[in-house]
Amino acid sequence: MLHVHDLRQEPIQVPTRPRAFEPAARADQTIRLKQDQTIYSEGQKVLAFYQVEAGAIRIYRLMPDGHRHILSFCVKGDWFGLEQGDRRADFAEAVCEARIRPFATTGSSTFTNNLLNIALANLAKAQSRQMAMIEQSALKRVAVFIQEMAERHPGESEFDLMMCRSDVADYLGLTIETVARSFTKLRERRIIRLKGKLQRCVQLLDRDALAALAL
Amino acid sequence: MLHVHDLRQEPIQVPTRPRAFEPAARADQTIRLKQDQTIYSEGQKVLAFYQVEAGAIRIYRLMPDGHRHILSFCVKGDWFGLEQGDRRADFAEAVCEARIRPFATTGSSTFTNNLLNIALANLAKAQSRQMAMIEQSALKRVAVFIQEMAERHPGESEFDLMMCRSDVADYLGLTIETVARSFTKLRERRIIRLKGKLQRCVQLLDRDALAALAL
DNA sequence: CGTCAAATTGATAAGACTCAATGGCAGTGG
DNA sequence: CCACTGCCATTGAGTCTTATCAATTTGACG
Repeated sequence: MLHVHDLRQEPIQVPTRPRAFEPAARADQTIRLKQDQTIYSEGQKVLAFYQVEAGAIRIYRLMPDGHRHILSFCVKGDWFGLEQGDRRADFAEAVCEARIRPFATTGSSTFTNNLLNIALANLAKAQSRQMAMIEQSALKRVAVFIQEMAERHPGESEFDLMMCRSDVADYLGLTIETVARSFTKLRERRIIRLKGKLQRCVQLLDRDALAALAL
Repeated sequence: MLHVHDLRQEPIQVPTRPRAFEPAARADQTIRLKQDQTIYSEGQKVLAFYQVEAGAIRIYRLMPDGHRHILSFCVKGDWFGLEQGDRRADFAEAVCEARIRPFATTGSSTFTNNLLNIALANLAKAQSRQMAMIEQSALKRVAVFIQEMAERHPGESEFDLMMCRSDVADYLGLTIETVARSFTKLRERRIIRLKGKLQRCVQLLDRDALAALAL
């Protein structure tokens, strides 16, 4: 089965004329971010959209009751900040130290065409996540999540999640405890191994078993 | 623990793969659809995208285990069928008798800007749904769903859902039984009243209480 | 050593799923 | 006209998963 997630790992293809970004993409315009630094907040005016160069970004919303829900994690190559309307509907923060490159929202029509592709890619991603969220099983959600993250490190059997359990929980719609328990189950089944003082480094031991869990 | 995610009494219209017509060159001409008629299927080439003129359309995907998940319901004024790539990633079917208008995807560049807006609108909708799906409570999901449907009939306190419980269940990631129980709770609390032989007509009795449930 | 933060583990209860049965309505055929 | 059947929605009983509340572990740092 083809996974729509596939389009996330590669820098989202902007098939026609990548040069169109040239005007906004001057060298040295890269922005460096510290951990938890805010890029924009809900309600702010939309000034630009961004591509991640390094690190990870979390896009989230706050619900009326104060609950935080993370809509997506963006890593190297991912685009974010392209919104409908001229006001931010969500927050963007650095998960860890990160670098991003801003692009102006105004542009030529060929530019608009590229924006369309980015928007469609984001839409596809959102729909895929919708599918994953529907899955009731916590273990399955976590399995899907790990796969999703693993796809961003092709060829490597070991990678750093970068985000804390709380981030994962808010992303998957679970509690911290349930996330931890799911990780433990995967470890007990020898599907993954966790490393590092905060257990955020994942080593894949049995990709097939993981894929089977994720369905 | 074996999670053989059951093929939930796979609803009705499975084996039916009615002829998908080729909208082809004859764009901008209204198409009339019968109930459950297929507009396009997964894997087909993208020939057009559509705007709903009347009735309702369900957009869904089939998971490897045969489980159906409905990504969205589209009613009058909604756009659908705008995808990334040139192949369909999902299915589109008429929920009931419906009318849609096709548009060629090879539009001029003046069109592109509008396409972007449509894509962004769909993206925003998908993200909103992601938020709603995270909500654990079945009652809350159903409340959000009814609100969502009510918003499409502004000024009216009564409207027809058009889709069956099975559709609602696949949309909300619940079982038919849980959907029915939630409807019953809303009825018992005098928040809605259900009408019609199939109880698919909703009358809003207490909008505030509904909004409170939906958070 | 004490403190802190993050993650893990444990016990309990609430909520949703599963299986099973019921009721209402429409169409069909004797 | 009435029994029969199928479809859809609803309800009931039992089981299982996860949220909740609480306690414990681990490593880092002063």
